Amino acid sequence: VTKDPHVSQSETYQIGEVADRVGLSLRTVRYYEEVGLVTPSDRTPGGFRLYTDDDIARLELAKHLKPLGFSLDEMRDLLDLQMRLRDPDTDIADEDRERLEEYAEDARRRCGQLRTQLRAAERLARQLEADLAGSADS
Amino acid sequence: VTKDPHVSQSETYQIGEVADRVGLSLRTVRYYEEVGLVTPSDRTPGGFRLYTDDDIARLELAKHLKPLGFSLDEMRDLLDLQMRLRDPDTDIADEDRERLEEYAEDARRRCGQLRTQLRAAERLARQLEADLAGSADS
DNA sequence: GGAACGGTGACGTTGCGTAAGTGTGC
DNA sequence: CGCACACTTACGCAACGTCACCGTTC
Repeated sequence: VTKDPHVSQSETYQIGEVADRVGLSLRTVRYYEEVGLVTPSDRTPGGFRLYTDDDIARLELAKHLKPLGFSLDEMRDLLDLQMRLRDPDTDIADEDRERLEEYAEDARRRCGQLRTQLRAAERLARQLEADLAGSADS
Repeated sequence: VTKDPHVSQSETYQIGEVADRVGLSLRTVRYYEEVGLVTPSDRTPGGFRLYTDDDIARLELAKHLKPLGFSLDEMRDLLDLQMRLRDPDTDIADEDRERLEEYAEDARRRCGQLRTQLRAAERLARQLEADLAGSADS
């Protein structure tokens, strides 16, 4: 079982460039590895983390899931499940599939809540500006 | 300077009812007092916190500002400034007014970011559901 | 070889959750 | 006087920020 030919070992990136591109701090990216959320695929002989495009994609997914209020543990679970679902070689257990569907439903719910909060916040911001405009000394 | 007649001392509420109505935990409401964000206007002789409608309004403002990612210190500052702006008796210093305008602008910015994050999260949620639907075993 | 970049501790901070034991309101 | 409700104190936790000090890359 050698490397698949279509999985050509694409470029890898060091943590600095990765953090910049994804928009996370170095600390956060390292912490995500510590908790097993995103593990770099490789290291240099000297110990520098090397991230593939897939690793970066996973970081971006994590970044976009965060506003929904999932814990890092939940996100690790969710992303692992999703990877297994997408991989055509492993067929996913019914139990796993079920849990993934719960996550999807949960994500939906949280999107709705976030949307509600956003509307409230926007009203508040407008109100604040209105107060400022209304109390303008001539 | 006695009590204004139109500021009739309206009803007060204990922390339990307040927390329920606003949708915050007891711990959170107490913590907000600890950091000076929302201080109950009164106490019973025995030490029970008593909140007025204004106190509750302030709690609700805090709750709606939180999703924008302000720190509790910032929110305290912001809400204090807004109170001084609305109070017709005190006229606000130029410096304070300026800071309040910065907060308003900041709030706007954060609303925009939150909106962007929400859209990304919604795309992600739909993608997740699409993956699930796409891998349905017949 | 030296400037930019990265590594691993380790401690600090924010915003609460969660008891534990005691007092208050009615 | 009992029972829900509240109070303080304290420790715990997640998700990082922030040094400090040392190694790596090119």
